Amino acid sequence: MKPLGRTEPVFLILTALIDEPRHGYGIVQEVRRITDSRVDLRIGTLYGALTRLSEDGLVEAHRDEVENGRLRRYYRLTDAGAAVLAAEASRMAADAAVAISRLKKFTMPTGHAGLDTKLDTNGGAI
Amino acid sequence: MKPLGRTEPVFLILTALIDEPRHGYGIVQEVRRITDSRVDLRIGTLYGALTRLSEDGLVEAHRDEVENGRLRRYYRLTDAGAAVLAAEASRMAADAAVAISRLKKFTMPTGHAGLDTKLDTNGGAI
DNA sequence: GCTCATATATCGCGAGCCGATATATCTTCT
DNA sequence: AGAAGATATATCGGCTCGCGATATATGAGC
Repeated sequence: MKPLGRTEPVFLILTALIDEPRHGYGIVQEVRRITDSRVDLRIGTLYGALTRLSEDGLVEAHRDEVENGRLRRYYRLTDAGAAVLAAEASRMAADAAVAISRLKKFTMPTGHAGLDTKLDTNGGAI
Repeated sequence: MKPLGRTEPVFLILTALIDEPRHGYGIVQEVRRITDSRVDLRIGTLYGALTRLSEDGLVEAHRDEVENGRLRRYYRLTDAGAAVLAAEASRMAADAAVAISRLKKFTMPTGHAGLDTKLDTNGGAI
């Protein structure tokens, strides 16, 4: 199983495809939604990533639709893609947990007031 | 505040420096320890990252020691570095939480047994 | 008619990870 | 004594990848 590039855009593209197949622009919108408008996926990033993910078998072209003259190419997450994403999510959660735990332990007591507002472990879970 | 490259190596370097100043090789060892030997930081990655992080003011050269003819250059995390790391950790935790939540909701029920073993939210928190 | 949202796709620059390489000391095993 | 491995620093070049720029086309709203 190829380890995946470890970058946020790719991670969020796979995450957006968990529940159902989506077309390119639909992925952009879903990523914006699940990140609470924090991440605006760049169009150049998206299609480059989709090409690579398809080659690696993590996503696959599902179907093409033509709606009012506009082409819609749907992509779906493969089982391999879901497995890689799960491993990646686990890794990220572990890394974040270590950093947050250490920050609380060593940085907070010495007077970095206000920093704790950023330590929101739960995030915008959907 | 510069957003930071969003890559795991840089994130772990900053994390390793939270508790106390460390020299290059000490960072490699600490990263190996806090990731439970999962991440073996590459030497080329390390020094390139330290140069960039110094230029951005997220870490700074603390002191140079000579121990048995071997030079040790210590780096420490700056307040700016701690702030950036906290923001980054928060972002990662949020992303991971969304992915894990969605994977549980949509992927697990349809028969991807065994996948849940990877969904360890707590990770190796230290 | 103009602008904005929707929808796809490609090219090139810059940033960054990492393998390879170079150099030097100390300890451990044969 | 010699080899190997851990400790310790640093640089260079290739490859990957994010993203800004660019191109193209339809429908809605002003």
